[in-house]
Amino acid sequence: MNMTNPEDLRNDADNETSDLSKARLRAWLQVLKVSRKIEGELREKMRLEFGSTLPRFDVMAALYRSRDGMRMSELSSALMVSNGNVTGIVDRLVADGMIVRVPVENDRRASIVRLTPDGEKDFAERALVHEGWVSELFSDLSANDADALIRILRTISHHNEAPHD
Amino acid sequence: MNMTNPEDLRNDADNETSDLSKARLRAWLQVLKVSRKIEGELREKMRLEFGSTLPRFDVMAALYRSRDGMRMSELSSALMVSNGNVTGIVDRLVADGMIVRVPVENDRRASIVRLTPDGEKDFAERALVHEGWVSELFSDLSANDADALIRILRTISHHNEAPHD
DNA sequence: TACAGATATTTCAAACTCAAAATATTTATG
DNA sequence: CATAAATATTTTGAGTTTGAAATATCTGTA
Repeated sequence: MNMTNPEDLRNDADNETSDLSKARLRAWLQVLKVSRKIEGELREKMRLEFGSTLPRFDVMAALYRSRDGMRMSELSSALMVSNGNVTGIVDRLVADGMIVRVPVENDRRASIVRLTPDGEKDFAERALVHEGWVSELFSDLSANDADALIRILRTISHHNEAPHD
Repeated sequence: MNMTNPEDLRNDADNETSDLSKARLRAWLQVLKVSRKIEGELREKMRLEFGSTLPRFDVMAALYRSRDGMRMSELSSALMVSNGNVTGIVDRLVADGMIVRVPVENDRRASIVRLTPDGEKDFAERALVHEGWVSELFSDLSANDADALIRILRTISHHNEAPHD
């Protein structure tokens, strides 16, 4: 545990917790609240406007950024979900013709997943609409606050960092 | 859509999106990333240390704050999840002896859910440990940044506000 | 080459989640 | 009072999610 803050250094053999600890807990609960609220709004819009879901969109977004495709394990670590989870979502996207599985040369355990032309076209359109939704949901967020928010959240996500950001 | 920011007022008959819009999208993706990461960490700790889950903890936390109990509909709106979802979690917590359903006087449609003495005891212990986990995961977050984070996130969650915060 | 361990993915069971439909009950209106 | 509308909750079906086990394949070492 990082003990750089004076609040954390006092004697606490009892169960009392510090003000700082409580402030951090409040901050986490607020992150959770915003995250759930925005996710809920986006999920509903995806369903009504696109007849699709958030997990499908997330997978396609990752593949759109990596035009050469990604392995299943790359996908699951990029999205921070389990391997088994990605399998199911990919299965359904393949059935929908949005993506394809391509065997990997020299490694028959792995396969690479990539967008089909249809998938690319669909995603490109939807990504613009999606960005508009987010911008509207965040319309009270100024450029300065957006930067501050990103900076603060990065300090958190860099703590106990997995390989890279 | 809130059109108070100059960036949003320019002509954009084409699909180009503003820098501010992109900054907000980045901010949202960072919120999502931190939220997933912290949730994953907490879920694992809950499982290993408590043999329990995050949704169960959330329900018990809500009930701990409302000692007189809550209706199912109050629970689902407090946790921002669907009614049907709460039913399943409550069923399992009842089976575990952590909570009970109490009929509501004069309204046989509704029932009130409240912690049992065992549930209260269990939650009280776990809440302290949980706060410690969060504080450690957020240990790079200063008091100032915690306050800034809460303030910024509140401006977002107040946008298109449901009844209260 | 044989084979132990590592790696990539899928399968599996249980839990979570949603939205819509179904059920039960209460309230309001004629 | 009758009953339509509203409310509270559960049920249902599909999809998502996890963690563990199973499967298939690859790699390094003897």
